Amino acid sequence: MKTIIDILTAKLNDAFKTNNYEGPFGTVNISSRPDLCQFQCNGSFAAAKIYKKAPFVIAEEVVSTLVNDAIFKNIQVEKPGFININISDDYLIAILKEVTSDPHMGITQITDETIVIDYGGANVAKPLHIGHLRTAIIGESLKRIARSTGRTAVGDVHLGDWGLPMGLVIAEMTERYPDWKCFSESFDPNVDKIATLDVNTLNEIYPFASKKSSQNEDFKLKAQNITAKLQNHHPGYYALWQEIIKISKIDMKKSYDRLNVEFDYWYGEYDSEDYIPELIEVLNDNNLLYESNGAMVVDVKEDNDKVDIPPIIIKKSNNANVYATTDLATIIQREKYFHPNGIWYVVDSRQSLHFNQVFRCAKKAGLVPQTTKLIHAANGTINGSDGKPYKTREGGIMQLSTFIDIIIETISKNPNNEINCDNDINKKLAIAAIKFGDLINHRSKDYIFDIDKFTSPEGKTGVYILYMLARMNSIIKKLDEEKVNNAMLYNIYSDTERDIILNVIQLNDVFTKSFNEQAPNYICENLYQLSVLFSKFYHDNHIIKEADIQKQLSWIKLILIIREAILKQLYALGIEAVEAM
RNA sequence: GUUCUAGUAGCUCAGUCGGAUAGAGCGAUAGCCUCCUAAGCUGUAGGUCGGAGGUUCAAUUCCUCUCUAGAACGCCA
Repeated sequence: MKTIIDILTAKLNDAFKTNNYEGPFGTVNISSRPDLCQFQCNGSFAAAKIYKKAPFVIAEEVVSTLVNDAIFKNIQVEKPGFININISDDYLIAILKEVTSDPHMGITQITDETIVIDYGGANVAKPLHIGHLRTAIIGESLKRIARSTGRTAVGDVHLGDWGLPMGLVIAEMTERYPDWKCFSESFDPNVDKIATLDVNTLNEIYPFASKKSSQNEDFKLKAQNITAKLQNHHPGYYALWQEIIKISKIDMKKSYDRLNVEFDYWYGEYDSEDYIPELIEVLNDNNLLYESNGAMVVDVKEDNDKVDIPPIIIKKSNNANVYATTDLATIIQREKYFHPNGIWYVVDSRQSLHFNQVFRCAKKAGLVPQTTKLIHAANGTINGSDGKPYKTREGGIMQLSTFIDIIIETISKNPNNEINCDNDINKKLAIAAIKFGDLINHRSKDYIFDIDKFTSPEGKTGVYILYMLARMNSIIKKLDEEKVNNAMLYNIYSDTERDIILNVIQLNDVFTKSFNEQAPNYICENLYQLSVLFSKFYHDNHIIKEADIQKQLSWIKLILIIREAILKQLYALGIEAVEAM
């Protein structure tokens, strides 16, 4: 479906052409001066340069060929050469009807593309903490945005389950529980049992072992050794590893469930293991792999690099794999399973060099077609008021489950709650507060986390949006069912209603932009604006008491449309709607 | 040291393929509930868009330099 911007741009382009100005001068944008007009075209400035004519004159010519077109309420030239456009109400209503009769509300559906989205990236044996929050929230939203545009989107958690952290945990276990059978060479997985682990111990071991390895060189070596052995399927370590994974995944899933974050696949680095031999083979066949300082590496420099991009390490000098190895092997795996048009990595921006190397290597080795878009949808960090990654008051890292608990508790304490909100609604409000508060910031930027701002019931928040939704639901519930069924847009009665319609018919532009830039904040902004417009509309008009039946039916229809648009955007952000609050 | 990213209202952030008077939330301040949920609505104040040059009819947006902060820079992920 063509958007209003497309239609206007086409009309303006034709008008420029009719007046013998060749070139795409007709681009129409949403007005930067809503007090003057709804849409604007600045093409006469560009044309003026090429045709050496005053922009005002060109604009006048263009406008004169369009002035009688019925879709315009008015189209006129302003000062140096702006073309200001307002659409007639009849045409706005016609477009809106077209948009609302489409189940996707005018959002262009591209059904022949697949995007794999890699988010989560958590390490097993390590509790989820606040550092995992952004990638989970942003990734989930990007997946849903892709789906909203008709694409197939595959979400993969890509667990860190096959690297040094595993070696560290097991190394620590060998010291704490030296008697465990799995540490002996005689361990037989068919006969011997693995000790039962509990998740709290597991969560405590990793930070402990990690700290220990930074202070104790021998321990570090031991962990590296165990990692290498594990990767070679040492029976005891491998069996223990399987147990760790099992326990850890259950715990992780709990946290992700609370955030309403769902993965289609719980693959990890380990699952790419089968593709490592193929990776090595391909790299060798292409003569890319060579030995350097004992490690096996691939050059990924390009001619116009400003700075030396170091080679990518495929095999460490002790023959162990690193994350570049598993990331590349995973690309082979994903290409085999999904033939994606794009793979998006929602990972901390500090890893951009790594992904640059991996992508170059993948393209160089032909692991994916040249057309496959490998994108590092980098996310910023959540910082404290000191501008450094967020820490608790005690200086530790806040666990995700603790974080969610705090937000729920604060929301529950809101005085408006006592009468209205049950526990389940508070949970939804808390998650909405967290997600909206995160997504409203641009994906790639760090932001300063302020617990009061997140939990505030006021202002530009998830709670505000859900509150507006609850009001809409309440009105609809109180109306006669017959009226709701017969609701229909007869007319536009106010500027606010006009603005609401303009907002709704531009949903496609918002979704397209969000998809193209992997940036959910545009949807957040649009959603908030629509909610504000509804609120204004709500205060200006009393829908239930309205006596003019045509007016009332128009207003009811408008509310139904707003609700649908809001639900669509909430879905794309991964925020659950509430019926009431 | 090199490279990258950022610097916009008191605070937290949007915006920018160059366009007309730079936006929002919080905070400050003045109002609005006999009426569909006041977790709401309306108004006011608050800015030389880090600084200096340049390109342009037009620069917060592009280029150069500079200051400040953060990040990355081969065997962790």
